[in-house]
Amino acid sequence: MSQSSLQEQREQRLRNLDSLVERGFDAYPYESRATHVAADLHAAHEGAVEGDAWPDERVIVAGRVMTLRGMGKVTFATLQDASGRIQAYFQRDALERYAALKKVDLGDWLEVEGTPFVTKTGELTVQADDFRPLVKSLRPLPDKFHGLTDKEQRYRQRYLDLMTDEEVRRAFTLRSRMMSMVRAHLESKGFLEVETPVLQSIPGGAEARPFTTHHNALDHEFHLRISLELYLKRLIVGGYDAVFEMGRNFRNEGISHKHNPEYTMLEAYWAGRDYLDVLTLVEAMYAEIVQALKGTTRITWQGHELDFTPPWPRVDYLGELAARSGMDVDPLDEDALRAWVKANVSADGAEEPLHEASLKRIYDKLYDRFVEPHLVGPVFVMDHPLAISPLAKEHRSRPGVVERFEPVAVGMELGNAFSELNDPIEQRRRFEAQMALREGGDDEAMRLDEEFLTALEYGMPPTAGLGLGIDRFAMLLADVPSIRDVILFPLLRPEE
RNA sequence: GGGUCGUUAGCUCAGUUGGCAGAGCAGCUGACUUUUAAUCAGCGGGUCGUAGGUUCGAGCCCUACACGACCCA
Repeated sequence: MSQSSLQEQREQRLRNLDSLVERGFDAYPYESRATHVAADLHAAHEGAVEGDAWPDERVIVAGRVMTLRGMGKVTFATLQDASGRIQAYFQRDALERYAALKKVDLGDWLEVEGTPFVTKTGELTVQADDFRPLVKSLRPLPDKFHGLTDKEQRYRQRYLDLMTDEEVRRAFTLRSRMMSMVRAHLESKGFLEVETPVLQSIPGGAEARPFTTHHNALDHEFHLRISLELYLKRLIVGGYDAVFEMGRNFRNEGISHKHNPEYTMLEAYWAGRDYLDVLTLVEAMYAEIVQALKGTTRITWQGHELDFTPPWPRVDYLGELAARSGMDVDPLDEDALRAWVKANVSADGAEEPLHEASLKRIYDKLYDRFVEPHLVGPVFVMDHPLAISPLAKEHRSRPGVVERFEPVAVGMELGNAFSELNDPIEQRRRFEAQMALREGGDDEAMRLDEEFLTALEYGMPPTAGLGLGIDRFAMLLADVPSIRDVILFPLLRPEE
């Protein structure tokens, strides 16, 4: 009988399962008795050479069968567990149920009991004296050499991607370790991890369009949060002096190599400190984590050399904007700025008359065009215009700008931090200005949050705040070009 | 939103000027007592993304749509 289509291969595997059960194997056992994972076994026999054997050392290993080489009276299998791969060797003359190996398929999990030895090609191998299946795989694995290349399938069926591509597993492991280290770093400085609402009536703390949902029992429309900021500041009002949250934000916007509609943000608020204290913290935390995970603070991302050794260079937002755009007017002089934009930007084929847009939009557009994409960094962009910083405190000595910085690398905003605005009267004015923008058609402008203003009126001590993009940090560490490579299940349109 | 490219067997990919749908892996049968993407011999496996159109004839040409990738906004 011949087999080949997916359905036929599946039927063949079901027959093999039946056959294993007939031979006395449990179809779905309840536990594995493995004594070693692959990596530990390799570590325990480091330096072993061809011909070495440990006939008195009994081990049990378990893993997914990735390759199977039957040679008649002997069979080799490669087992893959979470730690790596280990080879198993089966001899007909040493195994009562050798023939059952015929019913083992690629993708099955196998538990193998035996003794370690080193083959004549130098590979540490477990010589089996017993084995049993832990679970049968009913579907064929992706190509054992090429794996999956179709990115869509890799995202939709990430488990197959993880199963067949060690680099993918490595990237997500790196991400997880980084998140642990971020927590450890902040906790060591006295920060308390907290959780705040995802479902919010007024989504605040950022300029973005939210997702909307509905709560039936309350018959009320809620939004998924676009930032963590306003609730964490309420906790500083409540008396905590250092809090952080690492959590999911949801922004109803397009998808790109650096944007996924749901992504993970770290936000931290530190009472009694200002933005320069936070800047030092960011430098130190980045350097510590990069050093710990990469063994150096100088890493390569997609061919770019990035040196995270503190201190990082700092550039002034307006100074950099003027220098890189060739602007010869004071960018804080609105009339002069608009005239310059009209003469130098709106004219050269732009799709809209930028000089007529809101001041906020003008700065954002100019920054996105002349500055951010050209910064390799890491670098701190310092002291943004007040017009684009509705939650930040005005600079103590420079009118028109705020005490704020953004860490930037390879054209990507890695985070955002400022000395937090804690004057409730001024905060109300800023919100009102944002509401005016909303009424002018800017649906990303912030909404006035009366409850947040009430909290501020009770008094928030001087506080510095930080937001750090966790996904982008992971991209840098894993040296991957797309945010989708550090999000296990990136948002995709459902299949028909 | 715009542009370019892609979608063929379970997986990785070919497919010429429009003329019988191909290979490797995986699968099945057999050989093989230290293999390494094992090897060797043989066998089978297709809604060519979907729907239309042109044509004697479409995987290939045309249109629309779906999904994805990359670039741009």
